[in-house]
Amino acid sequence: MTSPETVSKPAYHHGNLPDALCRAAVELAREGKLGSLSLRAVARHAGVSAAAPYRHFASREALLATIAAEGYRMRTTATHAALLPLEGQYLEQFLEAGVQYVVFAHKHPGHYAIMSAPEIADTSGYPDLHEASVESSLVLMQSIRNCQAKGLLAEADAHEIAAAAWSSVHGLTALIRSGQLATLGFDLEAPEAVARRVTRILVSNLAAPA
Amino acid sequence: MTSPETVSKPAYHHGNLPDALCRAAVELAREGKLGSLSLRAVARHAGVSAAAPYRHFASREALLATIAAEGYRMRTTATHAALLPLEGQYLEQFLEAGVQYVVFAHKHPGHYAIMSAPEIADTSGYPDLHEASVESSLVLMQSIRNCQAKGLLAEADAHEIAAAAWSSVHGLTALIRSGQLATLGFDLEAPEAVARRVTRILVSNLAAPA
DNA sequence: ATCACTATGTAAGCAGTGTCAACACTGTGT
DNA sequence: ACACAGTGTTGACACTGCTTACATAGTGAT
Repeated sequence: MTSPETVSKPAYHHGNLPDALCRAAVELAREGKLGSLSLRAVARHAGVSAAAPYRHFASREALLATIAAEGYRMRTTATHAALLPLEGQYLEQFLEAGVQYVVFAHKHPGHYAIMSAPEIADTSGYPDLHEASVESSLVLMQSIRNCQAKGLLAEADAHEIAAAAWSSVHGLTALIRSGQLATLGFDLEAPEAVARRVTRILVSNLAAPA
Repeated sequence: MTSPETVSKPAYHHGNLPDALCRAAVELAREGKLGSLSLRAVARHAGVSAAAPYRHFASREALLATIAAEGYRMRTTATHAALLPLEGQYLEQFLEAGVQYVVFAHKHPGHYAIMSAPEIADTSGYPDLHEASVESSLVLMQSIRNCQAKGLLAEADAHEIAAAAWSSVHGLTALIRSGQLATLGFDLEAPEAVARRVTRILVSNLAAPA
């Protein structure tokens, strides 16, 4: 997946086992089997022997870290792409960044599940993951600064606004994915619409009083 | 813990093994060992044999469900208590309900971890847990309705406001607990102050334009 | 004191996982 | 041709967990 969507160049026996393992792990995670996602299970799912993954990943955690980093980069790319056509409309960009946070989890549930795994929360020890994670959060910060520079957002501490916005979309994503938001009557099959409605409430009210 | 904090009435050999198992599990969860929290590990930690828990809990999931339900009830109680001295100050109550959501996770990290476990998200099959979870969310809904009745909150769909508020505090809690919010420069050892600052941003801006 | 019952221990079997060493195959460079 | 590094397989071992059957000990009622 680092290369194009199509199968990467075949190599040696199997043909890019690392990628195949990543895809297998993502699929298992998508099926909600994160708990039983062992290196053995991944190997089985990829059709190779139990010991094969060890040539490429030191542990299950290392595999997950690789996939999580990939997920962060995918989200960063997707968000940038979604913000591009809104050039100059800073408030709309801010809102869209939030929506994309939620949309990503819906489009890539496997990656989202792995990125949310508690073992992965501590990015120390995985510089690649750490960098991808930090870079991913920069989009939001930049968007907030743009809005403030144009007087489109309240002049509160940018970090507090970022925390509020980040918390909102992060929580919204979690509540949608866990199904808990269904108790409020939302259609979880259309998360983008839900995200748009909810973030609009937050953004419109975060807006400066004109 | 369903009974007072002190040890419940001793019974038979051990002296209320179910409670002892719950406390052991909470402690393990608090230490971040949710992943390796097996019934065996809990039994070991409680000082009983590996098979002993089966008399009281059908599975690890059943044990976690019991503890999660307990956690929801604890949070409901704590929130009600925190809102009591604010009788009549509906907007302050709304804010405080959010703060308490975050505070609970800090005061009871073991329960919070178990309540956040993905296996527990689906409450079907555990009516007790389901009821405790639903009841816990009613505090927020009631608070919103109170505010709207007094014109203290925007007249948007109450469910959307609830979703926004719930998402915010849920996400804020997750980001604090996972340490991710530290990248924004917040002191995660003082989560109540963080919660107060962040929720104030959200609440004050959700307020009707007067 | 006895008896039914509940709570717990002990032991054993089965399954899944991580890890390692020995081995075999494949492509590459000389 | 040939050595070699990279890749994957196989088989074995230790460990941990789940589950069940059976044994044992404490409890309360009669």
